[in-house]
Amino acid sequence: MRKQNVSGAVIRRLPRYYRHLNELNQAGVVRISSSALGKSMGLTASQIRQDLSCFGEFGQQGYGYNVDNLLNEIVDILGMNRGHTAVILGVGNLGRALIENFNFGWSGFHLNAAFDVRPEVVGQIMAGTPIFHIDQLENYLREHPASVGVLTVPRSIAEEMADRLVKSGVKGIWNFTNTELNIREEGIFIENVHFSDSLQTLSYLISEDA
Amino acid sequence: MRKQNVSGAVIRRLPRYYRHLNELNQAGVVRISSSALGKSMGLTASQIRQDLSCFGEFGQQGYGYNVDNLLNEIVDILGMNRGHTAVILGVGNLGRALIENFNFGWSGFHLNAAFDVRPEVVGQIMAGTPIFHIDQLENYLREHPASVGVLTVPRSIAEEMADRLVKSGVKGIWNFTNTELNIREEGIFIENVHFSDSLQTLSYLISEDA
DNA sequence: TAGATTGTTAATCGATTAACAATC
DNA sequence: TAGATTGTTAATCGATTAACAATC
Repeated sequence: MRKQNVSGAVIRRLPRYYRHLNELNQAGVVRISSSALGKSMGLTASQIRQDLSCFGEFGQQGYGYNVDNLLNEIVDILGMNRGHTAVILGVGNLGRALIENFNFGWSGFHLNAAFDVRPEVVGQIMAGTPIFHIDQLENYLREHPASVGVLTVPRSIAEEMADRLVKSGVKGIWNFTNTELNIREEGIFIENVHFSDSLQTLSYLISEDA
Repeated sequence: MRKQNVSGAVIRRLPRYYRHLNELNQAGVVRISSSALGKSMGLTASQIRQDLSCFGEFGQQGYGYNVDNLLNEIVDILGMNRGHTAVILGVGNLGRALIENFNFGWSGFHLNAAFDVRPEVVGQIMAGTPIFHIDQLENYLREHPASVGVLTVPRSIAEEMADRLVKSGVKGIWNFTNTELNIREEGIFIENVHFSDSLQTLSYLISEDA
C-alpha cells in the first residue's frame, strides 16, 4: 500500500466504499464489477478503478472484484484493523450521544474513557465507558495511550484541551467544537465536524436565487 | 447574485468565510485585503477573489473589503436571512444535543418543533422547543411549514421519515442517520453528516503506511 | 474460445493560481 | 500623485473520464 500521493478526494470516498461494500456483503453479493458498483454509488466505473489503483490491484479481469476481499482491503487501507483507541473530552449532550449511540467499533476504534469536570458525571460508567475528571487526563493517557481525542467541550476551552491531548500523544483530534484549531505539530491530524458549516451549506442550496 | 454556475468547492468554503469574517468583525477589524484574509485562512488571495467574484463585486481597489459589509453579503449569499425554519425528527441523545446545544439561529434558522414517539418526551418543551408525537408531523407541517427536516432517527426508519418530510414540503434534509437516502425528487437537497465517514478518514490519516 | 472486465495510459474537464490592467 | 488592491483573463495544475491492450 503506497499512500504518499493519494489525494484527499480519493481518501474521502473510501468510507463510502466501505459502507457500500458492507451492504453488498450483508446482502450476500459475492462479486461486483466496477461498473455495477459505480452505478449503485453514482460514480463512474473509471473513477472506482482509478481510486482503487492507488492502493493495489484488487480485481480480476473478466470477473470484477470479490466483495468480501475488497471489503477487507478497504478496512486495511483505512487502518480500521490497527486497534485504534479514543477518549472523549466533554460529556455534555453531544459527548453522551457519542458514548451511548455511536458505534466506535464499526469504524475500528475502541472508546477507552471519557473526561469531564461535572461531579454528576465524573465517576460514572456510561454505556460501558468510565468517566474521569479532566485532571486525570494526563495520568490516564500515560497508562492507556489513545490514538484519537474526541473534542466535545465548549468552544472556549477547545484550544487548551486540544493542546493537552497533543502533549499526551494522541495522533488525531476529532473536533466537534466548531472552531478552527491552531495545532501545527508535525504529524497530528485534525478532522472537523462543523455542524454549522453543514447546515449553512444546506441553507445555500435551498435558498432561491435572489 | 448569480448562483447557477457555482461549484460545490466554492459553496463549501462560504461557511468558513462566514466564520472568519464574524471573528474579524467581533475583533473590531474594519477592513481586510484578500491577501490578509487568505493568509489567516490558509487560502491564496487569488482564490478568495475568484470565489467572491462568483456572486458580485464586494471590494474596492486599493482598499480591500469592508468586513462588516462582506459579512452581510455572505449572510445573504448563504440564504441566512430568509427566515428558514427546521423541525427535528428523533429526540434521542443526538436530537436532544441539537435541541439544547446547537445554535440554529447562528446559521439563520429557527427550530420550530421536534417529533418522537416516546411518551417520556412527547408533550415536553425542551429548551423552548415543543416535542410532538410523530403522528402529528403532517398536521403540524401543514400549519407551520419547515424549510428543513433534521433526521436524528434510527437508521431503520430513516428512509420512511425522509419520505414523509419531503411529502410535507421540506426543501432540504439534514441527515445524521449514516445512511444514503434515496430521495430523487426535483429540488430537494440532502446534506449528510456522516460521523463514521469522518472518523474513518481520520483513521486513514493517523495510520502508518503499511 | 469468446465475452467480460480489469489496470493503466491518454484526453478532457474543472479548479486553483498567477498575472495584470483598471482604479480607488 | 503613488501605492495598494481589486476583478478578471490567462496559465497551470490536478482530478475525472475515456479508451484500450492485457487477460481471466
